[in-house]
Amino acid sequence: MNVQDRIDRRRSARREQSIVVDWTHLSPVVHRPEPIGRGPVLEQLLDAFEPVFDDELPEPVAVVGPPGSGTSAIVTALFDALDDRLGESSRPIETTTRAGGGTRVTSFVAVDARRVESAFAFYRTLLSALSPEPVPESGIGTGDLRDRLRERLDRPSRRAVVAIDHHDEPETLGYDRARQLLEPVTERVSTVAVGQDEPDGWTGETVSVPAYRHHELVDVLTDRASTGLAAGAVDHELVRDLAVWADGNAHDGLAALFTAARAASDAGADRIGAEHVQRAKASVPEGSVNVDRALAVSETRQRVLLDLVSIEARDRPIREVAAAISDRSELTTGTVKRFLYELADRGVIERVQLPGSGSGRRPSTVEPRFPTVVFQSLSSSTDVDMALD
DNA sequence: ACCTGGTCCCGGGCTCGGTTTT
DNA sequence: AAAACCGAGCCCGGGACCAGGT
Repeated sequence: MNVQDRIDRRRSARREQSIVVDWTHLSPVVHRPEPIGRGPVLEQLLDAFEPVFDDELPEPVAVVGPPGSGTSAIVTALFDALDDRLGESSRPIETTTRAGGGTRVTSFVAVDARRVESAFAFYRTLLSALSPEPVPESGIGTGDLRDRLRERLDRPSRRAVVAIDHHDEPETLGYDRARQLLEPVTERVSTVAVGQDEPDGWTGETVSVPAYRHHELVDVLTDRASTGLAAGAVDHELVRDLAVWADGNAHDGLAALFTAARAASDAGADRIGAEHVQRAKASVPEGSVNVDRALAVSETRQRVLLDLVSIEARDRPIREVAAAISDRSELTTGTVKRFLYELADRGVIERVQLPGSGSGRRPSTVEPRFPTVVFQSLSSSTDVDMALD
């Protein structure tokens, strides 16, 4: 965002007497182009990628870190910057006729395995990152896309480093699967596995991202608050409190900060108070998963999740919950039921066993495992009046 | 044995590029 | 050049069937 935009935001926030200048700066799913306090990890990654500066492919690398440690944030920031320097965009128009094969290009593509699950989607994502022309979204075969990708990379001067982000979450594109899909272009592509753990049987190099220490997380939250909130809208002590509570998990910390801002803003308060922070903590479940995992599911499923948080689902068996949700939507009870089971498999919601009721198998209910208020605010299927500007 | 929860899978419809026919 | 058609992936509906409890 440029300076003009920042000034405009301030002015409109002031006019509307809002304590929030820009929600995106508070969002846990938006990454900073310059990660805070991650210098050492960036250096380690640059070491691992060193060969690209000699136009060689690096060896595969695994980047691992606990939830909320910012592995995705670091990799996306680094990949954006590297692609900017070494990718196609920085080079003059390629002169294919020139002797020597033209300039060498190394593209850096981070694939979000949460959103790219099928072979088709995988090839499509790579192709649209590697080629300037638009790639069809449907109406074309997977094999066709794979052939196009091979053609695209079938020149000695072209190579790509592909990160598979979130490869080790349930129902996402696994690292081995991605390697398998890349077999036709294996000479031109190196891969980076980004997740909480290394892929099974990993023998390559690993870069570990430690959880944030308390004072580092304070810096992260303060940085976001300083650009996202109006001046003096939050006390430093409250930010410290949040950082300690989040215990090194930047996602949880940001989700709570976002929710506290939402609560204060909805209440028309002129600053975030302790009571808002209190409520915010309560709306981030224990052992919460990243809200982006809920935001990555299809729109109809997101609507089911929104209904789930707005009905009273506690202690009611799945059958009843599904019926209640299908009453509010176009979907049949059977479909909602299936969705709920699938979402539980993905880890977005959690199944909790209920006491048995007479005969039959013991029922269970489902509870959200994501920060509900953040999800409600950011979901694409949210009603307009709830959505953010 | 019987009941209900939970899993799995497939047919059909939808959208949308690409291809053939008019 | 336009229209009709085809086939791709993806999503929803729904039913068959398996698992675990009384």
